[in-house]
Amino acid sequence: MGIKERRKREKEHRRREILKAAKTLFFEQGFFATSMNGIAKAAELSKGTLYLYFKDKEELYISLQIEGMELLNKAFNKAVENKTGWEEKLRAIGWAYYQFSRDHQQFFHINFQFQHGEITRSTSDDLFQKCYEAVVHNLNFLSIPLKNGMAAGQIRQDNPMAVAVVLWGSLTGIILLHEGKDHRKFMPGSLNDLIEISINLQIAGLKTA
Amino acid sequence: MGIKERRKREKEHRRREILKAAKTLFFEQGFFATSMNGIAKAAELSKGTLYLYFKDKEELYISLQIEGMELLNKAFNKAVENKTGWEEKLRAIGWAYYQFSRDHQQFFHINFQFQHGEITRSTSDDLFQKCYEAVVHNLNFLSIPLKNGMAAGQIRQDNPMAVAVVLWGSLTGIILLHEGKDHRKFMPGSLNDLIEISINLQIAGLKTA
DNA sequence: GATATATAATGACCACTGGTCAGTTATATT
DNA sequence: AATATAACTGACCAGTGGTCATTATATATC
Repeated sequence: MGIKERRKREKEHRRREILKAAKTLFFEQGFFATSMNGIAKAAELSKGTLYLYFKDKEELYISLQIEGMELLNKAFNKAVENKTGWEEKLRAIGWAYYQFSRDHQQFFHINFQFQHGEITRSTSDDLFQKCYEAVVHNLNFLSIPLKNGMAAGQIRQDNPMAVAVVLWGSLTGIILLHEGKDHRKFMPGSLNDLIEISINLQIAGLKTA
Repeated sequence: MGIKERRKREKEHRRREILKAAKTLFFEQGFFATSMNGIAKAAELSKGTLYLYFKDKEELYISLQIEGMELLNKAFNKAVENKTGWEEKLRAIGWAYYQFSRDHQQFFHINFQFQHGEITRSTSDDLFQKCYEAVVHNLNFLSIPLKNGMAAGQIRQDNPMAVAVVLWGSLTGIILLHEGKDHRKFMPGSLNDLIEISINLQIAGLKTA
């Protein structure tokens, strides 16, 4: 049945178009300042139609999370190319995460809001699962050099995933706190310096703690 | 003029009553789920009156920040009592911060939202300034043992405030990410373990990095 | 081609939001 | 008692996310 397939394709196409319009607005204005009316207008559809393709505003927003995590995954992979040894790899991943937060601030933000559960109150279980796995995939990637370091007896820790979460959370927190409103920025110094201090501290700590 | 003074007292009293009602609702439901109508009803006042005492919803919310930071400051002071040496003090402060985030989750959250600038778009400059100073006060407290460690040549870093911000941001990030919605919590293991790993890593790092 | 069926899209409508302001009420001064 | 000042009210506004009976469009059957 070619017709059914074509219809399915068309439906998928519409879905992507809505998501594209939503992405533009969400990225320009953030989650709360973006309205469903606005998205409908941008997608040249009526508001009701949006709800035929997405359960609600949150689901529309969180659907972008997967794209973001795929981007980050690519960045991670690229970062460890030509890098040897767990320490070099770890440093590269840390800086790649920082770079990701600058180049794709909105995706970085969506991920935080997802992980933090701010915007996940109504998300359906299967979308949640997909997004969850996308994050865990990146955490796993981060835990590989940690495992290597432990296997080599150079890292005195026994739970690579927990350590990965600690590193990830630490950088995330520093970046977030440094994001304060532009003209009265909260934290002193450049974010670059803070990230450098943090990475140095934590890697030095891994070797001796 | 006793009358003017009495009026001033009464006005201050009303202000505090409104803030009390707002605090109850904000703590129960969070910032977004709390409505000005609800606060007005809880304070047994009309909605319009709220706006005679507070510029808007954000200002009402952020006004709670100062109380939170004072609480944290007390907790910090208590934590370092009977503690000697920069390392012991640093550890105590770290755990006190963690404990604060558990005992006063809502205050912890307000502080994050303030520092992050989510809820500060319209806050007046002088309220912002007060809240800002309240945070900096705690960051300064955190930087004291760091200075001591540096003066003693045991910490190989030269910017105590930057390091304080790194430690503060790291714990904040880990705590936030672990807060995900209850029934499908995001991160593995207990938060306690993660905090322990983080504190150990960073203190070990301070000694060698 | 005409008719019936299934699918897709609409936009008026709902209860609600944060915020405003002309008008009312209470208090203080003369 | 009359005036002036300060405090408070709630109907009102433009906007929100979300719903659903209705309408339009494309497909299947005769």
